[in-house]
Amino acid sequence: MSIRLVRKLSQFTPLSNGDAQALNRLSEARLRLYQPRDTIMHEGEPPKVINLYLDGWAYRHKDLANGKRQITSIFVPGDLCDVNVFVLDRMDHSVSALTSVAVAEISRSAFEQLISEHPRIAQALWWETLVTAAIQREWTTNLGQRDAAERISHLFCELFVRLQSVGLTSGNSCPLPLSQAEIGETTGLTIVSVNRVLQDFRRTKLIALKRKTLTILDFEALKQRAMFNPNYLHLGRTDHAFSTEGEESTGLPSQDEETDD
Amino acid sequence: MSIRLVRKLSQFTPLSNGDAQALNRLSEARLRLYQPRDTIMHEGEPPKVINLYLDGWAYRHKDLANGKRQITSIFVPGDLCDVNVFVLDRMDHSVSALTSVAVAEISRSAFEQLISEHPRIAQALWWETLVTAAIQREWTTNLGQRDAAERISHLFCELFVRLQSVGLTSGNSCPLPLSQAEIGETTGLTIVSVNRVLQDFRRTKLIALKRKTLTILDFEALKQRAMFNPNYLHLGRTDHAFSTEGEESTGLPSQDEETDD
DNA sequence: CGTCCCCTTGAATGAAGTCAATACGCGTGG
DNA sequence: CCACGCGTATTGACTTCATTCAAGGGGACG
Repeated sequence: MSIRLVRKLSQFTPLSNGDAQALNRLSEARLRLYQPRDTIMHEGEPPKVINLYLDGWAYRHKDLANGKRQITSIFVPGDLCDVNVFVLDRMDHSVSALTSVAVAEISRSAFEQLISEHPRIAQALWWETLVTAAIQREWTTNLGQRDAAERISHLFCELFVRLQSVGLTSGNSCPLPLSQAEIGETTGLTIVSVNRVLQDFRRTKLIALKRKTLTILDFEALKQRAMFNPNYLHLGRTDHAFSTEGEESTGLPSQDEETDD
Repeated sequence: MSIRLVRKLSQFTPLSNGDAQALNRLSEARLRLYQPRDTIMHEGEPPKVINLYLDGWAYRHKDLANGKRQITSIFVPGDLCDVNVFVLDRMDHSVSALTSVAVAEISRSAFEQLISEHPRIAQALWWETLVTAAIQREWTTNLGQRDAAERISHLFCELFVRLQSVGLTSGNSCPLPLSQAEIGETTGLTIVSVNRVLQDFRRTKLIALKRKTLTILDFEALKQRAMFNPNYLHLGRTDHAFSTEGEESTGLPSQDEETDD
């Protein structure tokens, strides 16, 4: 069930069979399913459990007093998110489901036990946290310095590469379960502007986007348009992190990522 | 020397005298000073040391191919930053000095030893990392959903509250060592727009800003203008974090924060 | 006293937003 | 099978906020 979880983490640091088993046991704990538009965590509430996202797309968002809202992160299948949520007292944002989402709810104590007994998992979680922060910085840059077309093409490049790294692309296509309104809430644009940019991208044969499937017809041109540099995703290497003394491996194939340029 | 560092961390979780001493010893290791405009870490380079920021203002920034750049974070005195930099292979952004900055350079091994011997310090660092991430999300929202005046007033509210929490405000004034150009690079606006907003704020008696000193004349109105809600800064409580068994305290006064509304 | 950096202000331009009407796609129920 | 309804996408006309271009001013410093 949580193969994807183990696989994701083992991208960052080699996990032992013991680590993998511990993860599996944990994720079988309490499984919860959400439907599109369901809110998984609410801003302002104290976090009650740790959610390990096993499958599906979700997003963080912040809602403003004036009714506008910003999508601040998008979780694609394989992302974990919020493992450290207990360090803070209350949620400062909400998390909602974009597709149907499977979540393993872990109690605080079970989680603490896990990371104290499995330092490599803790390490991998650090890694994931830092990559998430790097993505957040890039989004800040995207919103602050790029125009409408650049923002949207950047978002597409990023999502494609992230999906590619977890094996969810096929050829130059990938799922994209976002409405134009949601693309707008992610990029700080109105629906109308998003629509015009998309029309333009289609006209110029940069992309095709139909029935929630994105096809990138000219990746080079799209990257150029976005000034996209994937370095901030920190993919493409398996052995980062703190020193690790040898131990038996999980036997999982290490992801092959063809994402660097 | 690193009183401020100890004080900052003890906001998050109580530190023992041993913890505090270890921090002191560490920060006396290699001290380095930077002048305004110096670049402390360069995007693209592998990190060589861990920088503990002892004093001064600095900022992260990302530079784009087209010459534009975005300031993605501002470090005020008391912030630590980049303690976890080794987990990633290369810097995905640069860090530069805004004022003169004092930095303690810690070797990777000394740092690893520190956190393994002093779990509470590790915990406090987690906390700091997560608050930094929360700020980054708020900045994403700021850039995506707020107009020029809202963005700038939000930035001012945030900086004031952060400075207040480390005792660097006096009355309703605080230092603000940013040029209008730099305010623009953090809020995604041009100098000209920043200037016009500031003029307007002065005319309407919201703020005064002169000689790098910001005075907030009407905090309530400024917060309103910004739709500022300080919850994301997660101030105002000392005991978050994972369970902690009792140990002798540092004797440092716990910061009193009057920042909640 | 001149230079550099930063701030200020006006006028023209432009990118994205707003408003509003229409079209499409898909599931439901008659 | 078709009509209806709802959410989503599309398009045009107009407006507005912020940018761009350009010129000038002030203060610090050598």
